[in-house]
Formats: sequence, structure tokens, C-alpha cells
Amino acid sequence: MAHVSELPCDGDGICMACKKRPSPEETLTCNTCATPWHVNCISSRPETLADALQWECPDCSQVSDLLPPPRDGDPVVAGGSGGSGDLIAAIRAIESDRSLTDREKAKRRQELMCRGAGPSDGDDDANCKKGKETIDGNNDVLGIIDSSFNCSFCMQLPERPVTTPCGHNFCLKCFQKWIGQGKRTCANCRNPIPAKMASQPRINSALVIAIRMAKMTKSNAAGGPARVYHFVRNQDRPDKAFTSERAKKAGKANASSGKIFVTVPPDHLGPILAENDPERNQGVLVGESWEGRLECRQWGIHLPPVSGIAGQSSYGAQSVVLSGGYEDDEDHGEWFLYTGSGGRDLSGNKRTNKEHSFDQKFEKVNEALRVSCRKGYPVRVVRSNKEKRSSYAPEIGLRYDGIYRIEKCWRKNGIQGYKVCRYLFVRCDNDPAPWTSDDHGDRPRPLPVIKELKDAIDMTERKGSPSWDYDDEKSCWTWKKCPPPSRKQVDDGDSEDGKRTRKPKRQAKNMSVKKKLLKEFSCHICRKVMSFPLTTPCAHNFCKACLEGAFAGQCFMRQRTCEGRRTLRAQKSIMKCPVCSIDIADFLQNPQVNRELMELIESLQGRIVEEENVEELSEETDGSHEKLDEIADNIETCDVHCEILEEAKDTAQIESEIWQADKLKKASGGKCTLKRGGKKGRTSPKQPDAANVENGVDPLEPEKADSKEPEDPAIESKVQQTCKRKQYNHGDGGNSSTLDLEVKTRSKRAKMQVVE
DNA sequence: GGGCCCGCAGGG
DNA sequence: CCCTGCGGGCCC
Repeated sequence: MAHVSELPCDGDGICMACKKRPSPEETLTCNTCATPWHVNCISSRPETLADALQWECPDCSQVSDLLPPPRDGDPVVAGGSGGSGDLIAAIRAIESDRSLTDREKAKRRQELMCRGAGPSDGDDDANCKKGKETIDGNNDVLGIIDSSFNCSFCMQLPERPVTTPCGHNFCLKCFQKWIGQGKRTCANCRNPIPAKMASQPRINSALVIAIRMAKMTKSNAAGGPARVYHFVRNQDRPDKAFTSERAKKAGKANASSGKIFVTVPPDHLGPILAENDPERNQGVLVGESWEGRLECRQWGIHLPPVSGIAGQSSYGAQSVVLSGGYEDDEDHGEWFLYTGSGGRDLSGNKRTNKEHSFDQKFEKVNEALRVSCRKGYPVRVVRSNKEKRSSYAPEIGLRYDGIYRIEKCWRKNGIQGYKVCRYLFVRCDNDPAPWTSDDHGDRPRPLPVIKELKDAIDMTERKGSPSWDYDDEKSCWTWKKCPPPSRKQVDDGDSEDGKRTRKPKRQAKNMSVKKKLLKEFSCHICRKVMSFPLTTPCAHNFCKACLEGAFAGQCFMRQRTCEGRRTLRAQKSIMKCPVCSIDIADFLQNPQVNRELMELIESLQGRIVEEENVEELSEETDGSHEKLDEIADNIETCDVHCEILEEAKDTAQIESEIWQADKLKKASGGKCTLKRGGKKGRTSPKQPDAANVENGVDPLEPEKADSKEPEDPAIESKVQQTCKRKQYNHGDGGNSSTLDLEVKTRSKRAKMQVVE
């Protein structure tokens, strides 16, 4: 990703990086996209003249870097979502090949799109397209795509394109109309259309992206880098799901989840933004796809490994997956009808069951969806390839399709005769859907006409304005009302007994200061800056407490018997690296803190604090407590901030204030802050929570202790002291850190005893 | 391809 | 602590 920040020359030949106009000798032209680049401003320069002639710009090389190599046994289908970037690059390559005539180019492109998808009518087809191409004859990619890939019915660029096995493209609607007329041959070449294609046409996502790319290339005539990587699969994940000792089956059938990469709490509503993505700093983008549910979970988009709905009945729903699990579902892309969960007999150790045997009710996750409907909360939507009836489902894996809102919900008699909960989801995302070639996101649209509403019972419609709505001034979808305060911590890493800590925590309001530290020195378990770092033989880093906690004690897990009762059985400790699953049992016998790493982290933290301190004080003439408090917040872990706030009586009000303050701060470019009302300190100091300490998340525990002081002057002086002292270096015998270490050890022992 | 099985995660 | 669940491997 080193190339992301590199920029080419603009349409006037000015380098967008250094703003100078490079001479022809200093200009390097990309072999794929023909974009000029200033040779002095690129990081990887070709060494020889031959290299220079074959040189690929960062944008083009990134496309191929980011895309996964084709897997063995994968059919090469034009619609395969995996190869879309390759396709674009290939189209560009054909386009830039000056040795080819227009007709030869057309033929190659056609071959490219039909590759592996059945017999092609080759020359006939080229002949058929030839007329159009000579007319357009222009050299931009849009021109090429326009002439080669038009829908044969409407003669326009196909909207929601579907591609027949004979390699012809049509709009989904045109194709469905044709099929609806009873036709079973290609409207273009009269080759037969397979029954499966006729009944279940799938949108050719590769072509969608190619068209959108082409449009971007055209609109970016100035040479700006195209945002290809927006639509690629997230493939360079450093961490994977792992099979525990307990699981009998290999693979992901009964696997444990790998780490969560994003820093949002599990009940986070709405999109996952760049600020919560320390791995890549880009957020989770519409169109990203994953192999399975566990990978999807790791990017925070949809957490439950089996359930299709993530939500809490007293809070709202975070996300849903369309997997075709309920036959009443109806998918129209920008809107769909979703069926609630339940109504099925899961006795006998089943996880799913196609047959309904009782009515669904608005309870549990069904109620969570209804809450989101009433409030107008954003719901993340994932489509799975398991949904066989929808044209909008991906060919493989799962794909994040963006934010939807539930406009109405009701109950109806389902296909199987039992009542089911129904939800009308309508898309409202700032990015275009993966099937549209639009270059903009959704605009508010009228609700579709739903036939089944006439028989609906228990109808719920939103009263009042939605929390997530379109802002006309900013021309985007955004929170128009304060989102509900999260009731969970950002990362509830496992505590020692393998059970999850339930202490409600909230996300830090400002992660930016710690971003670099987090990126470089975060623990793979708690995902926070490491305290007492351990480096495993496989070179992965963890907080000492986190790693030891992950392996301590025995865990008794319940298992369902065939009769539906539970039995208890012991879980062996898992002695594998949580990141790479290499056996680290020996290392765990006597793990040693990585001193060098610890000192590095500490010095970096100290520097950040000092810089921040100077900067903030110079900006703020009165040097108010709020400022110092904020500095402390920034260097503390999220937990502390949450605890302080939770002490306050009116959490909702504080949430609202923080939200407004953040908004204000953002709007004013970080210069302006809103003073928080209510109590900031704890009224009565509490003992640190054992599980919390065990999580070992906090290299800055002295600050944590300090910040619990009730009086503001105390906070001020102590924070200042803290900033200068870097007292958490327990090597220098600082009292506070010694104390913390003792507390840690003590509570750890206590915990171990409890477990035993 | 259908059915069985079952570890995991999380709601309540 | 019990219950639920739009997964996924494997056997037939």
C-alpha cells in the first residue's frame, strides 16, 4: 500500500505531488493506462530503459497487487467477482496496445469477457459490433465499453448487466422481460440460454466495475488516480479464524473467530469508517467481500457467525445478511423484503431448519429490527452467495452492500402458512451499490409499492424523523440525530476463563492521536497499545496479560446433547498463537517481556503526549481543564473514558454533548470544542475491575488512576506530571506502576483461583 | 445435493 | 445459565 499516496501528473502535465511541470525526460508513462507520472515523485523508479518502457504506475500495479490470484479449480467466469480488477487492467492493456487495429481490439475484448463462459461466436460477433465501433472510433475506455457491451435491447450501456454464457450482455430488466416472453435464446446470437440463467440471472459484477471504472477514467481525464481498490476483496488479512482443540472438524465449520480488525464496539450502528480501521485506515467499503461469515465478522460488518440478524431488542439492529435462509425474502437491490428470524423447530441440535412450525413474533432480534425501523437507524446489509434467487447476490462469498434503512415492518402469513415478521429495507448509502454503474450513492427515493401490505398485520411505520437521513446541504446521508450511546466496549477480548467480559464500555471519542501507536504497536488480542509486550517465536506481539489470559486455566463449555440438554466438558487450553496458530506452548512456559519494544512504545507515547500538550495549550489560551482532560482521554485507553462517563447520571445527555462536540470540532477543523456538562470525575474511587486489569489493555494505568480523581485541579496537575514523567515505565521503579503491577498480579492470581 | 452434526457467539 | 441461530465440514 506504499503507493496509495502517490500522484500522477494532471491534465495540464503538472505533477500533482510536487506541483511542478516535469520535462519530457522526467516524465514516465504507464504502460497500462498511459498516465504520465513525474519520475522524481514516485517511490519505485524503473532502473533500466527496458523497465521504463514496461513500467506500470502505482494505480495499475495496485490493481493487480490487491486482487487475489485465481484459485485452483475456480472456474473463470466473466461474472466472477474476484477478477474484476484484472478485467479492467486487461481492458486497459488491450486499449493501449497500438499494434492492434480497432477490430482486433474489439475481438480481444470480447474474448476477454466471454473467457471460459462457453462457446463464443467470435467473428460473427465482431462483425456485428464492427459498425458501431467504427462510428465511435474514439480511444477512451468508455467509448470501447460503450460500443462493445451495449444491451442489445435498449442499446444503452447495460444497467445491472447480466452476461449470457455466449458472452452477450443485457440489462437485468431487459433480460427478464425477454425471458418473461418465454424466449430461451440469446437475443443477440440465438444461442440457447440455460434454464439456470433464465431463472436465476446474476448481475455481472465485473462488468459493472469495468463500466464504472471506465466512467471514472473518462471523468478523471485530468489523470487523477482511479479508485479501483474501492471494490476489491480484502485479501491481505494478517489474521485468520482458527480451529480450537475442542473442534472435531477441520476448517471453519466449528472454528473460532480471528481477531476483529476494526475499532468499533459490537453494537456500532452505521458504516465502519476509516477512523475505526487502524489496519488499513480506509474503513469497510461498499463492495468488499469475504469468503465466509467469520471473515465478514472480523471486519465488524456482521458479527454473529450463524444468525442472519445482529441486534438487541432494547437497542436496535446493526446488520443483516441475505442468505436465502427464508423463502419469503424478496430482493430488488436498492430495496428488499426481509423475513424475521425464528418460527422454526431447532430441536435435535440443529442450527437451521427450512420448515416453519410456528409463528414469528416481534421479539429478540425481530424486535431489534423493529426498533431500528422506528428510530430510522442505519442497518448494514450483507449479501451472501447462498441466496440463490436474487440477481443481486454475489457469485461467491459475502459482500457488503452498504447502509439500508427499515422503512416499515409488519407481519403476514408466510409461504409456509405461519406468520412471519417482514421488513422493508431501502438503501441509503453514500456509495453506489455494487451493481450500479452510477458514480454516486443513493438519493432519497419514494417507497416501493408492496402488494402484500394489504394483508399485513401489526404494521409499524416510523413516526417522526429518522436518525439516519439525507442531508440536503451536505448532499449525503448522515446522522441527523444523535446515534444511541453504545453499550459495549470496543473490543471485549477474552478474559482468562475464556468467557467474555460483559462490562459495558464505550468507544474512545478520539483515536487519531494514538493512530500511529495503535497501528504499529497494538496487541493482536486487545487491539490496543501493548502493555508489557510479549513477542512470540512466530514474531507476533501481545500484551503479556492478554496472551497469558488467553491461555490460562481450563474452560468448561456446554455442549448440547441430542435430546437438547447440555453436558459439560472441559476445554483443553489452546496453546497456539492466536494470529498464526503456530504452537507456542514452550514459549508460554516462561514468557519474557520484550523490553526494547516496551521502551520504544513508552518513549513514543511520551513524545506524543508532550507534543499534544504543547499544541493544545498554545491553542487554548485559558488552558482549561477540559483541554487537559481531553489530552488525558487521548492517551488513555477507551475503558477509562467510559468508566468516567458511566458514573455520570445522565448518560444520554453526555452522549449527546460529546456527539455535538465532536461534530463541532470536525466542522471547525478541530479548533473548537464544546464544554461537557455534568460530572467528569468519579464521585467514589473504585477498585479496578479484575477482568479489566486482566485484559492488560492499558500501558497507561497511572493515568487511569489519576483520571479517577474527583477534583479538576488534581487532574490538571497529575496529567501534566504524567505527561512529563512517563511513569508507567516500571523498570525505573515508579511507585504507581509498581502498584499497578501488583494489582495486576494479585487480581490475576485471584482469577486463576476462581477458575481452578 | 441433502441431511446430519456441532463449536462458536451472543441475546436475554 | 439457557437458548438461539440465513455456518460450514463431511458423509451418504
